[in-house]
Amino acid sequence: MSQELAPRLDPRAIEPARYRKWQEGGYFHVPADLVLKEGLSPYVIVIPPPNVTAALHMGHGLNNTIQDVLVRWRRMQGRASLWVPGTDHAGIATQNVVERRLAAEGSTKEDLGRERFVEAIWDFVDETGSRIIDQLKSLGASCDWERTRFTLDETLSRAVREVFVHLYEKDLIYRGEYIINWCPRCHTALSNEEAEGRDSQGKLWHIRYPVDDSYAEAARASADAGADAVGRLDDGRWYLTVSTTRPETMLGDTGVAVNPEDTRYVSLVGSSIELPFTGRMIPLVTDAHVDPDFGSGMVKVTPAHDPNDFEIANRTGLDVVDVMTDDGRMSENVPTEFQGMDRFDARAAVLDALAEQGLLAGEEEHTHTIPHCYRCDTVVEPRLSLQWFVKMKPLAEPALKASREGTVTFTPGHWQGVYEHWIENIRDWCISRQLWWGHRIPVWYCGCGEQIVAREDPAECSVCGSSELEQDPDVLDTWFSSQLWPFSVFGWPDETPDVEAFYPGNTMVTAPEILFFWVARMIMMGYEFFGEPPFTEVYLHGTVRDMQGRKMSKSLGNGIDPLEVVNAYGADAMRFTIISQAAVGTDINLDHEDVEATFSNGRNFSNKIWNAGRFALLSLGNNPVHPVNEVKPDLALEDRWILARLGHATQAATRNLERYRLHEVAEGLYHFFWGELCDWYLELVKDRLNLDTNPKSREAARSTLVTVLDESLRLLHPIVPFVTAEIWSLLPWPEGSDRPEDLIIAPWPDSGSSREDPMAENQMEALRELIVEVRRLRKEYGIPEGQRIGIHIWGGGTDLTDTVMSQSSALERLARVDRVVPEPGAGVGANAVLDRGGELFIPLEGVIDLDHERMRLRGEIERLRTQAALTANKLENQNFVAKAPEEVVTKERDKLSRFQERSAKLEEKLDALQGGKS
RNA sequence: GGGCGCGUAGCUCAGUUGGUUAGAGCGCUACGUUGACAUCGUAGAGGUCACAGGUUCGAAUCCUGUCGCGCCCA
Repeated sequence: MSQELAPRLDPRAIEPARYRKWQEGGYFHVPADLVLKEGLSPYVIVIPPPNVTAALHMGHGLNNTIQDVLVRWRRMQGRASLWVPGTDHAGIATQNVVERRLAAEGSTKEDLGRERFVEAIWDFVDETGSRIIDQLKSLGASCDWERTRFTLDETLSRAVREVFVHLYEKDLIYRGEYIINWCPRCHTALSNEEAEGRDSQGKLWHIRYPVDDSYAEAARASADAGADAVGRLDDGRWYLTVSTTRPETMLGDTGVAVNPEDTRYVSLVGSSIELPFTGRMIPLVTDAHVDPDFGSGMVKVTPAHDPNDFEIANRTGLDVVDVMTDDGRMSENVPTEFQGMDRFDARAAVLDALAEQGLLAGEEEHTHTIPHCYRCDTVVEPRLSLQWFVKMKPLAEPALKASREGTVTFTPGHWQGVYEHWIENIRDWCISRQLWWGHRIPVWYCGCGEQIVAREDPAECSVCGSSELEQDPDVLDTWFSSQLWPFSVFGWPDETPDVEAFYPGNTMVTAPEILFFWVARMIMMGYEFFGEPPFTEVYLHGTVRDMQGRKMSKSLGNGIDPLEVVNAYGADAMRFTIISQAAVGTDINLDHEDVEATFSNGRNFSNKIWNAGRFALLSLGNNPVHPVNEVKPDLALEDRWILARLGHATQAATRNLERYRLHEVAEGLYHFFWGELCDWYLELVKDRLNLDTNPKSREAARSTLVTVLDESLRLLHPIVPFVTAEIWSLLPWPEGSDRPEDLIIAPWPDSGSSREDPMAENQMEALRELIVEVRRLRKEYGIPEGQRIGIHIWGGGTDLTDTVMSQSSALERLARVDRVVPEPGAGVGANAVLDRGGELFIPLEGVIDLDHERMRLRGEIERLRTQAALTANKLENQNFVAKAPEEVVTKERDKLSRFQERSAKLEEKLDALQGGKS
């Protein structure tokens, strides 16, 4: 099969067409019967569903390339390899986007009403939803697109209902008033995980609350007991000092608390304190959770706006006063002068007013963590609110056990500890969101007070029969539905063949950022509904960053668009580049300012594969190729060597894939393909393919070349699927066996140890060393590239001489050596002693500068002597000889004798030169 | 405050259970258009493995501390 290939790979010319072929061939689709009837072992990955409104970024590029590598590899191993794709409705994010669009048109969601607003979101999602899917395809993702799911699909929504009702019936879901994280911009509650703490430089203000005059004696006693926080105002009234980072919340204070053990304040306990501006009197209470050593040891208690304060209020019976509105303004529960003020304006106003009344005791710089909304970055307000929660402890137990017992494993391993620590300290999960986009909470309220939680929408109240039911207006946290993803995608709660065939899955590939949000919860749900985890291996890859180590983001403008990379360099180039940098547990830094430097390596390698194929196709001709087994007796040294090297490369690739060491897979195959196959084997075999001197040798070379390329392309296919499939499809096929339809389903190579051939490897290594040495000396003495030279080679056993003598064409081609004399040479020339034994002399009368040669030899001898001395030191150490393993000692002895032998021989040569005339 | 991770060539990073003459890619230098590939080839320069102690016959690798950087949880 001779075919003209372009001298350069043009990815755009091959990638889309090849992808279409795969899709049309149905290679991505895995029917349940493959497992249930044909008994194939399943390998299942469910995609971390990207946000439906998102555009692909490099993080997706990395995440999905890794999954595709694993899925393609397992598919080639003959597994029923299923990768389920889909998208996530991303409640807050999506609603925000559509709200912004409405705002641009001068409208609001309230103007539209709930129903029309949700319709508007669906329209938007229909527009953008398929975009990210198309983008994944351009990366080469081999997902089963027939199974594409969306978290708001009808079946997935049924799963959500089933889970909600099930957990409610088990008392694992409850409704109650607690402090939650409130985003005043999104107007919704958030879970603890969605409120991201950010360190910020704030202030700690100290403020004074006047003590009611009737407790003046108590205050005096307290001051006498050493309470610095208690003192007298200018007007003679006593005060006590509290500290806060959020002064505006003082308007909602309902008490001041001290530790019951704090002797400074015992006399004050029970006294009445005046809350400035409000006219309210609040009590001083004790609570064991107050830290006497923090600040004054006296804390203001704002139960409606702080989780700790809320608990103190619960224990001590303090009132709860909510002083804020949904959008973070001061409510009608504060004095009129502050009402309606934004919380941060109110902060300033309160401080001014305090100062005016002489109640501000000072301020200090204070670094603390402030929670921000993970979707819109607004400062989150802790706030008392009636919400739905999941009781996590009982669900978390089996998920913790799974990790501890190794049923679920994490790569890299240290994430196990992070996961377990989080679960051990798990808190209940606020799942209701005050949004319109998402799964509506399946709870209905009746005027009679009944609350109905149901799988199907109820028509009437089960108690009073009224049909005037009102469904809870809220929707569920998006993660509530995505935690069901590993089984909801298969049609659960129905007992479908898909569930039977593909649950549980195998590997979860994702970023550590969503370990708690998502991974942990999926594991919990797996145990709750199936008694086993949804996957057993969690592979957490790094984050894609820029050269300064900053996360790539739209706002920083430091992102790289994967599609631009695919267009300019090809999907293969992008995939290879990203995988070869994805060392386990490390982030990937990519230079967004020099995309060429970042991705050219991947492009160059793809081109190298292309050209190796091009060479093969041009030189193999159209005659049939025999299987390598049939030409075994005719295999030349280089054939045996490259087959042995292929065996090593295969074993390393498989082992590293098993351990998720994908960058080592990429690096190892790169080195094999480029550094051994292209640089050496192809060069060595050229003459045998071109010159029709010895048909047997030619056939052996053809068989070897085809075999090695075939298997190399298989090994590389998961990482660079397009160029490998393209070349492979054009490669001649050895007679006598069936050719798979496409590389994508060609069996993964597994030659075991049958390719081992240490003798060939040794001989070839010796030859390579010789050639490199000759090249180096040629360069050293400036011999023109094209000029032929003769060499003398002797010593080092008959093996070496035989090898060299039989490889005259290799020496000619690779070192421009046209005469080999297997006898000692001396006189005017360049000298070397090879590491593997054997002496080399290149006669260079008229070219060589003997002073230079002497200097060079002295340098070389010096280097070897240093090495020898270091090795000798080790061996002279009795402890080393006694305690080190036998093989290590043997190795050192061997090294020593080689160093000594080489330097001795070089000294002889040097002596000869010293004696000679220069 | 608690926990985790990282500091190896100019740059980005490998280095698996301690034993290598410490590696790769990019960049750099020199030479090169030999019919696969200049998106290439050949050769070369470049590292007291952050620092200080310790364990060990032996430490880039294990332990302790210091300095610098990053992340997670309170």
